Amino acid sequence: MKADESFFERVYEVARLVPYGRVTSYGAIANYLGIGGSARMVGWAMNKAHTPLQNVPAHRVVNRNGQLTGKHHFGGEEVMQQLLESEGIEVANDCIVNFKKLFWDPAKELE
DNA sequence: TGATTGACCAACT
DNA sequence: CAGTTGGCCAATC
Repeated sequence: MKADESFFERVYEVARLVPYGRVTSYGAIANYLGIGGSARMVGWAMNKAHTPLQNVPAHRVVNRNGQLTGKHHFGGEEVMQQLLESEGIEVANDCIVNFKKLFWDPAKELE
């Protein structure tokens, strides 16, 4: 409840709440924050999130298609996939397998 | 200081 | 069915 909390702070927090072996989408986070249209901002926030080595598991955040759109920003295209596979998430062709089952919606899970 | 971009999504044509 | 446009907020040029 602090006005100091920027849009990013909330995004980081939600991203950290993503359980192990689970993934979410930019739109889901944006929707949870109450701004369905600002999904772009979520991705942009992630861009700033990985720079200062934040504790934000951005590799668990993918687009609505389950595709690793931001893999390039991890510093390596294989890095993001490795991280996901390391958590038991199957990734094929830069897309998360069973994404529909692994999908974690904060608006529903956290209510 | 104004215009543009940015790891997106959904609707409309 | 596929392509285009609009929308959201903030940061960078």
